[in-house]
Amino acid sequence: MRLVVASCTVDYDGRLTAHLPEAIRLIMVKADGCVAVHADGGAYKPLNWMNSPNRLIEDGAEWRVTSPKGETLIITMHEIFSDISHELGTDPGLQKDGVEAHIQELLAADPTTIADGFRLVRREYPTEIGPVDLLCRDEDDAVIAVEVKRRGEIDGVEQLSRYLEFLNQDPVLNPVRGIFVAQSIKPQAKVLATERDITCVEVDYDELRGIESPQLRLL
Amino acid sequence: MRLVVASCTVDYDGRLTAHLPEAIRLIMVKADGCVAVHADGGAYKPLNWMNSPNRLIEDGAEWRVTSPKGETLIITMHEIFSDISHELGTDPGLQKDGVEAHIQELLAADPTTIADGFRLVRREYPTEIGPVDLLCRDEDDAVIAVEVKRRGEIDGVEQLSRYLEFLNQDPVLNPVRGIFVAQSIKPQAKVLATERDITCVEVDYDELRGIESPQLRLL
DNA sequence: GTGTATATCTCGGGG
DNA sequence: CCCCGAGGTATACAC
Repeated sequence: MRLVVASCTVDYDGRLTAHLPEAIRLIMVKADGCVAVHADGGAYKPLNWMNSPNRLIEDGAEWRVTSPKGETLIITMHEIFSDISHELGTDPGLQKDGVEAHIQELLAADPTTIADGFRLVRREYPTEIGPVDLLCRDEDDAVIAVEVKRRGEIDGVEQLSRYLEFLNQDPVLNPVRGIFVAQSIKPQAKVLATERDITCVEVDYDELRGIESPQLRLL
Repeated sequence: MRLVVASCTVDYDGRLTAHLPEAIRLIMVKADGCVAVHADGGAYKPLNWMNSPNRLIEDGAEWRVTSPKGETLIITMHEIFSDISHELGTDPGLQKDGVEAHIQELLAADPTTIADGFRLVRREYPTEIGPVDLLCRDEDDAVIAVEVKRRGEIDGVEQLSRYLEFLNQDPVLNPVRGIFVAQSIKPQAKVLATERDITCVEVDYDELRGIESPQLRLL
């Protein structure tokens, strides 16, 4: 990794056109070739950047980064204050816990946590327009499409509506009912769901884990 | 801005739980207090971070960053290879061109670029579920809801459908027709739009500017 | 502040 | 390769 602190101007032309007037910034060049220009604030997002794969050509004060897609990033160095390089090696990577996939796993392991008598037909049930998180049958054998979200917002209701629209075109499955499951569901999302005859269910991740863990201990 | 290259382990607990095993990484601390831990690859996104506002306490080898929302980021330093600081000053900021807002402005300035005889009723026409990009009337005085996107994808069609659903509940406006405008529209989005009787229009940004600029010169 | 939409989103998975 | 969906999304903007 190379870290350059310099007064510079930057021009990007690609997915949009953008320009940075002269100022002191950090230019970070990673081992995979990606380049990022950082100001001294504004969260972790750089002001300007170029992802790998790309080609960096240093032509005196002008750094020219070009991507195969025809994007260009030109950094013009006015004064360099620091320029250091370090070998970092490959990173073992991030270990995460508590995301949507986990909730989905827990619900799939025991669909009765969604509603009594529920049985799992399939996880990630494929349709033309994408996979349905969980396809279940209720105690009356009716088909239920379940959309799982960590946070229940309007987008999730749209997504489930879209799946229901397509699933209900299949005479074998029709009628298919929808259930929207999340740790918490925003009022606006509930309104839209209700209007579309979609049931909302809020679940607690820790509780799900609590219910799950005894079973896991048995294994 | 402070740049530390060090062998470290990192633990985050907040919106999720995450852990980074020991490895050499860059720790970037910006003037606004935000902290980012970077590996030597993987675009500009850090492996782990903490946005401002937060509080950073250096307790020997342990850096403890806490946010008012109850998130914590703990960086344990094992060996420090470099530790430099620089004053960067405030950044004049990025000047952008060619984003959705620009296209919307140009279309609002001359709605006939969408279709002959179009007149603008309002930009950002408010509804309960969000603002409609452009509300127009056609040459027969019929109401048209226009959704503008830089790139036309399925989400945009959903968004417009949602607006139409609500606008058509208003007897004063009903019937409202939808038009989806973008620089380019993906085939899947076109299919869904067609199925919902939404017209697709592809526009060229440079051409729009070309049509616009003579008028701007008159000002 | 909440809610909604945008983003050079980034990133990962599946076909 | 593209398409799709998730994200500790972040960020801007309107109400």
